[in-house]
Formats: sequence, C-alpha cells, structure tokens
Amino acid sequence: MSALAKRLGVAPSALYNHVKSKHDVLLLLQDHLMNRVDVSGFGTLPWPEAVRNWAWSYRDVFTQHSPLIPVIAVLPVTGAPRTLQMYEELTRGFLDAGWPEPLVVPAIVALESFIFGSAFDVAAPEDIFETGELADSSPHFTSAVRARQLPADGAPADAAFRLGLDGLISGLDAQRREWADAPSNAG
Amino acid sequence: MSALAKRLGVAPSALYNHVKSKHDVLLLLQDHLMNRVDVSGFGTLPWPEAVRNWAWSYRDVFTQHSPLIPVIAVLPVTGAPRTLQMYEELTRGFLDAGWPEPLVVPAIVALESFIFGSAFDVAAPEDIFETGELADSSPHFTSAVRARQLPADGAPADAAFRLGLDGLISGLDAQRREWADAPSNAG
DNA sequence: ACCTGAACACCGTTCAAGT
DNA sequence: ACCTGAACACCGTTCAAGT
Repeated sequence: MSALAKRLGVAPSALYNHVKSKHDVLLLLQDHLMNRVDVSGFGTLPWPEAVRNWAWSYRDVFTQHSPLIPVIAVLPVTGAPRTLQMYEELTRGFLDAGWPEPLVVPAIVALESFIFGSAFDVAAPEDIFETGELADSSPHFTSAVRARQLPADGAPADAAFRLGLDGLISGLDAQRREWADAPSNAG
Repeated sequence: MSALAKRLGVAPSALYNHVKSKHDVLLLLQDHLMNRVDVSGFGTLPWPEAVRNWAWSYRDVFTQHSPLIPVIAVLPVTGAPRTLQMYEELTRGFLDAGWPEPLVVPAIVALESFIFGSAFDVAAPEDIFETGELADSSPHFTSAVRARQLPADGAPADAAFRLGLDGLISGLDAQRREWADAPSNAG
C-alpha cells in the first residue's frame, strides 16, 4: 500500500478513500490484468490450439505478478466483470468444441491450477534443483537435472510448461471422448 | 514466528538461536512434510497408478498447509534431504517406466505445478464461482457452474483434480511415446 | 469529496544483558 | 549454549483534523 501511495504521490492513508482494503486493490488489479489474457482463439482456431494460446498468455500475465497468484486462486469471480467475461468466452469455446456441460468447469479449473502452479515455477531461481552436497545420495535425480531438455531460449520452466500443457490438453480431450462414450452418460 | 514461539513457551527472539530466519523454519517444515508424501507405488505399481497415488497424497499434504505453497514452489532442494529423497525415488520410478532422461525433470515439474495449483484450489471458498449480479452477462458460464459434475463427497475441487490428473498422466504418457518415436531422438 | 499526519496493532529481526 | 526484554524497521489500517 505504501509503495502504491508513493507511486501516486500521496499518503498511504489517502488510498482508503478509494478502496476498502489491500484485498480490494488486488481484486481490481486482477480484473485489470485479465484484459491481457488472449481468448481470441476460441471461435476461430480448433479447441486444442485455442486452449494452448489462452494458457500461454494467461501464464505469462501472472508470471509477471506472481505475488498475486495466491490471491487470485482463491478470489471469487463476483464483482470481477472482466474475469467473468473471460470465463464466459472460455465456456462457449468448450461447449462449441463438443464438451459436455458437466465437465466444462472441472476442465477449466484443472487447466487454471496447472497455469497458476506453472506461473510460480517461472519465478523460481534457476538453481532450484542444485543438489549440492547431497548429490551423492540422489544420483539418478542429479543426473536427470543435468540431462534435462532445455528449449532454444534456455528457460527450463518453458520446457516443463510446454510438456505439461500439451499433455494436459490431449489428455483432457481424451477424457472428454471417454465421457461421451460411457453408457451412464448417454443421451 | 511469534505464534511458533508461543507454542514453544518461549520468547520470539529465542528462536533465532536455532534458525537464521523465518524462511529457515519454512524449509524445515517443508522437508518434514515430505515424509508424509506417498512414493511407495514406484517399483510395485504400474507408472500411471504410482504417479496417481503420489500426486493425491502430495496434494493432500500441502492442501493442509496452503500458505506454504508459494514458499515451497520456489524453494531450492539444497539442504532439504527428505525432499531430495522424494525426487530421487520419483526419478527412479520414471526411468524404470521407460522415460527418456531429458524428459524426466520437465515431467516432474509439470506434475508438481498442477499439484501446487490444485492445492490452492482446495483452499478456495465453495462459492468462488457465484456470478451474483453479473449472471446475466455470462449465461453459458453460469449454467456450466450449476451443471458441473460433483463427486460423491461433493467436493468440486476433487472432481477437477481427478479430471486434470488423469488427463495429465495419460497425456504425459503419450508425450513420452511421441518423444521416443521422433527420429531426432533416436538411439 | 479527498487529503494529511499521528497513532495503533502487528510483523520479523537484532542485540545487549543475563544464566 | 540458550534465554529475555527492549528496541528497530516495516506493515496495513483508523481517525481526527484539515481544505
């Protein structure tokens, strides 16, 4: 709050004429950031590509604001119009792609959980997996860390995000087909 | 720190004879909690089942300590022996299941990202998706929230976690097969 | 309506002084 | 070696007083 007040050239206490609490500010910021999330693929691209574009832009936006993630993950959509609009467009995209209505929200939540967790991971220091003095007691892991696949730009978090996202998208798509084929969900 | 000191019947400043900082305490706590994560499936069960058991127990442990997640997600494994041991057993399980070494760490990171994000989701209030006054402007989403599939025990977070985890596991398995079949990774 | 400045309760942490 | 108590810098927030 004091940093924000300084940026505005105002005393911290002045902020409380405009918001009820710090939580309020975070809610406004979250809704503002949702404008930067790309949902343009839904309606034009096939479902897997639309989801992929959405997920990458969603992760990138919140990577730059990782302290917000614990707040956003638990934030009710009530009173966050832009966030709600994103969910609406997302839902339409899923339904148009043939998703059964009961699975849409669980699928979105699963994707978001992966995105939030991955946004954290980007903020992690590069040497997070340095085993140090304990390397001897974890030979397979130490070797796997050295051998891990890195993308062209060298960011390990991007390799993990790409692998997981592509896996999750194809896996969810398979789950959708299984659900449709199950006799208990016929009709 | 003051709460911990009170629990120990001691002044807060006394803690600094045993740890360097609050961050130190969290690291010790994290390593302690890793004892409760179930890696017993690796070596006995097929890879998908072993991963599934591990992921559920991992999520459950950190669901009960969600304030720890932002810390753990960014915590170096250096000096966390029990955590490192978990990664070692995990890596052995992946390699035994035929995973190519370069993909092991990205796959583990992807699964962990999903688990951390999902552990947050469990902590979210039940009414997080109540659209309230804005329901009219998001008809498809509002309907999907009402229609969403709920498990027998009624916890929406569990439905999303099950769907996402099963999707992620089968999707990662498919990625592993694709990698092995690609000509550039032959040998 | 909106601002300031003093004040409050609460953090993590340091340090001199004790045993 | 380990503790206490005072102190410090730093939070978010309240409130009386101003314009």
